Amino acid sequence: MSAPAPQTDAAPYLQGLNEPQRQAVLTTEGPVLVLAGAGTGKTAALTARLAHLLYTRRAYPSEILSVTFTNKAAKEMRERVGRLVGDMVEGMPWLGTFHSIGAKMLRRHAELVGLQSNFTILDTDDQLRLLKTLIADADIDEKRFPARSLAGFIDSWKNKGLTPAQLDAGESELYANGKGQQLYQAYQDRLKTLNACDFGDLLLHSLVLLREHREVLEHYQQRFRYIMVDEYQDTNSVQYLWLRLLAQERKNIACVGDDDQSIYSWRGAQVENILKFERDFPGAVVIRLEQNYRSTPHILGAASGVIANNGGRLGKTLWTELDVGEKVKVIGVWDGPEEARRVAQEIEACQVAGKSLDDIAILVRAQHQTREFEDRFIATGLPYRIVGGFRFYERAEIRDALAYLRVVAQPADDLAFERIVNVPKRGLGDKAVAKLHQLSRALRVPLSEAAARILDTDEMTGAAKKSLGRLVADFASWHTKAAELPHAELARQLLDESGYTAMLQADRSAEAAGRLENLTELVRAMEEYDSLGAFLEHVSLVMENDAGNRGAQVTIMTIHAAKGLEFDTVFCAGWEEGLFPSQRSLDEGGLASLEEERRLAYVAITRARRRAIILHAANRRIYGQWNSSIPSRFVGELPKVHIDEETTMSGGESLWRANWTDRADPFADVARGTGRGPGWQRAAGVGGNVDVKNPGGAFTSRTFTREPARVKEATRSAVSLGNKGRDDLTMGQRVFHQKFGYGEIVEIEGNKLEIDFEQAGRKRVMDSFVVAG
DNA sequence: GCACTCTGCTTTTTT
DNA sequence: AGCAGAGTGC
Repeated sequence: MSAPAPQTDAAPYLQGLNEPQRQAVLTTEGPVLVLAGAGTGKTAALTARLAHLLYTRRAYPSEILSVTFTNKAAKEMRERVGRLVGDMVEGMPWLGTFHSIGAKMLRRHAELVGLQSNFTILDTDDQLRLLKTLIADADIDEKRFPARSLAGFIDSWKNKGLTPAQLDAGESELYANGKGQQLYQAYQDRLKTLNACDFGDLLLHSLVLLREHREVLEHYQQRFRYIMVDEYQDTNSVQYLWLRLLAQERKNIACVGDDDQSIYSWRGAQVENILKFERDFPGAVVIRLEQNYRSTPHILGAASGVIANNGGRLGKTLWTELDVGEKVKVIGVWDGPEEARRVAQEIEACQVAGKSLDDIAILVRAQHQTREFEDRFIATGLPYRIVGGFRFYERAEIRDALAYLRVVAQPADDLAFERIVNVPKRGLGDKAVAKLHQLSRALRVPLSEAAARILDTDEMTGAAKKSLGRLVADFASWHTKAAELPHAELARQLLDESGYTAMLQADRSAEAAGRLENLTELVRAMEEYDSLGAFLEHVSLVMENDAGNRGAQVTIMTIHAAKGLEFDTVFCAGWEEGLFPSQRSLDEGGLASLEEERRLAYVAITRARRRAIILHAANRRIYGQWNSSIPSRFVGELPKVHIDEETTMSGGESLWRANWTDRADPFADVARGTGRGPGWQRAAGVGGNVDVKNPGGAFTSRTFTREPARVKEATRSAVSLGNKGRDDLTMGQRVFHQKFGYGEIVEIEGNKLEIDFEQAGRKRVMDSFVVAG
């Protein structure tokens, strides 16, 4: 790098920054909190700040800790800083996600937390398999207390920074009548013998490491002259505690966040961390970025109108100098497929107008919504990419190949060994594996070693023994080769010698060819990494789908995945009650969740630069069943001056928004109920003469009168409405069921019935399966 | 030990 | 509607 410019004012990285942004860059010493609204050039300020620290030689690249929330953000920051300071960015080992930085720290000090530095990072799949065995060992009914929920609890404990010993009875009570703590402890013990970590451990162990080893803490406190944190509103407790420890000495910490974009509280994120900042770091300089460079006034106005319905905001006033632009379009359609058709049609119009598909995104609340668009786009040949869907590294063949490599890299990785011991089929089924487990436990050695030892005994015989002998010999050979061969070459040979390639070649099914290609792609990807260990780390932490992007494509993704991104044109699909806001979220988290959903709506709209199009459908198929729904309350919260409404179902004026206007208690309708019949008609029934398209397809003109009670009833979620309960059944009624015979209805819950059968006893059945008896 | 069938469950969001 | 896991038969 050349000599620093004497005049920082003229520095290239300050060009084009506004006054608050400059302040954020130049206030290097002491704690700084940057409240940055959507599209206010937060990343520009952050990268310029980083460049400034380097350029003015306040710190070496290795002395700056710069944490982001997602891999995408880390990558972008690295690229942008690279553009400003050149190769210097290469020397920034501490720029990354919380998890990757945690992993890096842990590998250096693994022994201090009871691990070896080549520990494995487990994915959710491994984690669940492990938990299942522990649950079975503890004689707990996995049906009643699913491994998934235990995994969820453990994750939340780790997010709170709680070790098993720190867990109080209340937390422990959450799972299997208080067995939570015991299982959490057993799980952690097991992970240590496996020399493995889960995602939460990367953070929790890092925190424990700093807490319990003064010399390590001091080392890092000295090292990190400057700390920068992106998306601060999404940090959870462990991350917060970890940062606070590290920053305590020098106090040069700059956090950038936006309380209105906090959308990860379900993962333990605490917006309150923003509020705590000034308390923890007295004298912190607070800088507000409020000039929006991204969106037109209409888009900004629409988003602001929605978010204004949230309470307890820090409050920012976004403004823009951009031209007014188009109003936000709100389109009501009949059903899901029509929504997809309509979006495709609009996109084609964009193409005709000469816009690139890369500038267009479709944002959805839940992953399953992507399907509808995918179907449509395949049919019309519109190029698209789905972000976050099936990930490359989650495909079975990739996971198998990785499991082989994991065992080679880390023989104690029992989970990996178990995964591939009989893939391809080697005649080593449950019985053989059970024997290995038994020996492994008795000798306290990993499965791979137990396998080697069992060959000296008569425990196994015949074909199984021979087959296992072959596998053990193979692993020994691969282990030797690992030291000699480039790891990509090792992988190539391993896949051949293990018979994995042959297995796929013999497979005549349609997918087999694709799987072989995926493996080739995997091996190719390995070449980009320095070592097998580095590659495996990348796979565990980054897990991105980097399958080649050929040509321009429309992006389809969840709103969560879209945070931090921007597009010229954004379609916000599925704005219906029950779907968005998500009924499940509301049921679980009440008002706090509703506000988080609203922040999601805000994030969605503010992704758009020029055009935002919001859609809602009157009918949608969920779990294969048709459900009717009403527009999201968020549609009603869009200020009218900023939107143009259109519906393919009736004339002009929105029929639905009236439902949301005069509601005093925004939460009144959250409770579930047993909605009956298509809610659409009633939702439309706010008075006046409207056209309603019946399921039959014909338009009929019907007259409605305003009737508050019925409107209220109609404002239930799509999900509960769709369960069109039968109204010919009553409590105590005698009914007949094909399988269970005659019985009496003892409970009715929507379309579910509880029936006391004469022969079969009490059963819960769907109402569609009974007839009046 | 393996392949096939059936059941019951799922769907929020991600490192 | 689709899928995983359990259950059944060879």
